[in-house]
Amino acid sequence: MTFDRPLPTLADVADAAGVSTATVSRCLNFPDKVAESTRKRVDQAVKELGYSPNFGARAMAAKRTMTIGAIIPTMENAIFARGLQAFQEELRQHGYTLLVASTGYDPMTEAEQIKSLVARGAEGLFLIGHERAPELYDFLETQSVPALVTWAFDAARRQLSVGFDNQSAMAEMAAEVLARGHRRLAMIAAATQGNDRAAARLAGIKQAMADAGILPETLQVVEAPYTIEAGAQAFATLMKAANPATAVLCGNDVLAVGALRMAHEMRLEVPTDVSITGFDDIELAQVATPGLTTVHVPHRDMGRAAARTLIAVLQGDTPPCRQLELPTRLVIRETLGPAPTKDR
Amino acid sequence: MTFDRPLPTLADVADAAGVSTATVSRCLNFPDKVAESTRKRVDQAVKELGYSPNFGARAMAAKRTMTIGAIIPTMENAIFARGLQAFQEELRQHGYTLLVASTGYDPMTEAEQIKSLVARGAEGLFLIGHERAPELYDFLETQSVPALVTWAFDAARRQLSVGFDNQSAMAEMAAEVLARGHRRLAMIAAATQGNDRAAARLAGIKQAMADAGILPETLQVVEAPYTIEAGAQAFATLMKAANPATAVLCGNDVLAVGALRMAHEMRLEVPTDVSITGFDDIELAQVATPGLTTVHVPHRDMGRAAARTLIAVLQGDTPPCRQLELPTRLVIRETLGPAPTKDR
DNA sequence: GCGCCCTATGTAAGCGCTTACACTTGCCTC
DNA sequence: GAGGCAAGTGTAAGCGCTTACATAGGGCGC
Repeated sequence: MTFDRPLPTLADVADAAGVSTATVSRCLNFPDKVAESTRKRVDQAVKELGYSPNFGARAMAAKRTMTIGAIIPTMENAIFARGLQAFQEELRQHGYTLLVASTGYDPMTEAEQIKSLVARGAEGLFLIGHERAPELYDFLETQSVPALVTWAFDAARRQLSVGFDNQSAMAEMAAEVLARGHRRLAMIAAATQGNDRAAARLAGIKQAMADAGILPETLQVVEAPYTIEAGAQAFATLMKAANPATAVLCGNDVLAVGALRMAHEMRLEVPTDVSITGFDDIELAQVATPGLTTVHVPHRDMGRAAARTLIAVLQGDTPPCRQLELPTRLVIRETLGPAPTKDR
Repeated sequence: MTFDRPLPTLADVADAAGVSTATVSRCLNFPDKVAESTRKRVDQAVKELGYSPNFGARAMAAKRTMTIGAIIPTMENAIFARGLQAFQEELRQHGYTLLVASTGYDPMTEAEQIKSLVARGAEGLFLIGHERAPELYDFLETQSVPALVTWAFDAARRQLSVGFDNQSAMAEMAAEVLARGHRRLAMIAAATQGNDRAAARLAGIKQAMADAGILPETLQVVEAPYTIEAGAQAFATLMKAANPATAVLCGNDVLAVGALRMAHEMRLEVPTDVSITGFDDIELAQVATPGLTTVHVPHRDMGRAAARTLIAVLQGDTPPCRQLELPTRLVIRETLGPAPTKDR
């Protein structure tokens, strides 16, 4: 097809413009350090040759890539999208570029992606949750690549972090559910293995139950991947139990929407027959019918703050703080109601 | 914090292992070309130093990056996620890495991202839709980076492409709507400016109307960004018209779900009072209540086929075909019904 | 026992860029 | 008119890697 003629290089441009490579380089990076007339000739040559600088070479020579990497579990749903978008916008304003990779919730893949992004010159990393092999943190340390953990908060960790407390957020929701008279609770959780957010949310419910004097062991838990379909199946399973729960708390909105759909299919009225809650407050939650009661997470704020913190660290400034905890808040919509009277 | 001691390089590893850099390089790239004993020593040194090869340097020396770039309008909704996921999985199996960038539907940003990905060594590009400045195609040609266009199909273009015919898909949907007696149609479209898919879908409706002997000019069109909220607002606007449409065809499922929500808020029964249709058949469509009638797009197949085609081109094989058109199909769920009798 | 070939390794030349440093002008100051 | 300075440009040394080519042993056939 197209011939593999070599791409134009800085040197080609320099020749064409009749200047040295240094001058061309300066034209590209510090235009005001070059005389107007020279700059014009160079720009002209660049255009004619269709020159585009080679990023790898540039990074190698300048030892800067202006690149940040983000590694998220999945792009298939909107959970991480909003926060990431905000993160990216903020980075961009500071001249940084974002590289995104996804792991499919698989720790091995995550490890690979981390190495890959670092090798690609990511100067900092945006990660979801704390839980990962210590070797990975060591690796990042030896490479001196700062990593910032989001979507979680744990003052006990020394990691740079901008997030929220999954456990207390979920505990708050559970308390609200309990306050409405529910006594038999169930949870549809993401796989808690290797996912500290999911584990923390589960712990939050148990904590609230204990605080209310209910045996945490009575919580029925089903683990499901983060898809609508899986949420639906999990809900069906829960409802088939001998003594089904009157309130089903879901690990996130995607699962909750699946549960909601299945309730509809099973001709269960929500919240009359059963209450359902979510977590995240993504757009989906507002759109569901009936409107989904959920935990609002300030995704945009989180993304923006994460970017600012990371940039501050990279520039050697002391960041405003190494660990920032953002507040979540309950959003009570229609899927949460009082426990059915017969169950009170 | 961490000291900025320089990262270990190939040479450091070579010193530590008491071999030459060439040997270390071979160890990393062609392990079987190296004696077992040497390999062990090198692996050891690699581990001890926490060495990780510099991607830029490697790319520059080897002139291969094994990287493909994808540029999509947005990550904020699931529209592109599924196809992209499939694309990535397929790439991965062939040893390629995917770099993703998003444009926010802005042509300028897209141009930047294209250049940025090429500069980063993308050997091929995955693009959405045909419409973009010819200079960009020229640029890619001079850089000899093959670009593959998806989410659209137009045999008249010479671009490498794996997609579907937006116009006839939407025409088919419109015909289905018309067959149910609807005569006053409306469309909620994405901004058609710079978005050939949106424009083609609009054209499809008009074509179907013309074919049915209805003046295409009677189609009421509102353009809206691709968000649920915007879809809701657009729907409200349409319903406030003097003689509102009995069927509202939406440019995609996200808009349709917004319309559906607004219908609910306005106490309009769907499909009794008004029919609503979407496009894409993302998970959201199945979950909406009532179930959304939409056009199913084979996203996964598209992503996978796109990857295979692009890889074939990169390897110099003739691809199975330069242009592959995938079939779409109508999915009739509950939001499409007969026109209200008084309107027949 | 000589020559040949094969395998394992080393040597060194780039890949395309940035940047410290050196150099040349032209202008200003005294 | 000499000295100093600033602005614009060139020279050349890397950055960390791959790889063509050179080299050194060892095993084998005859």
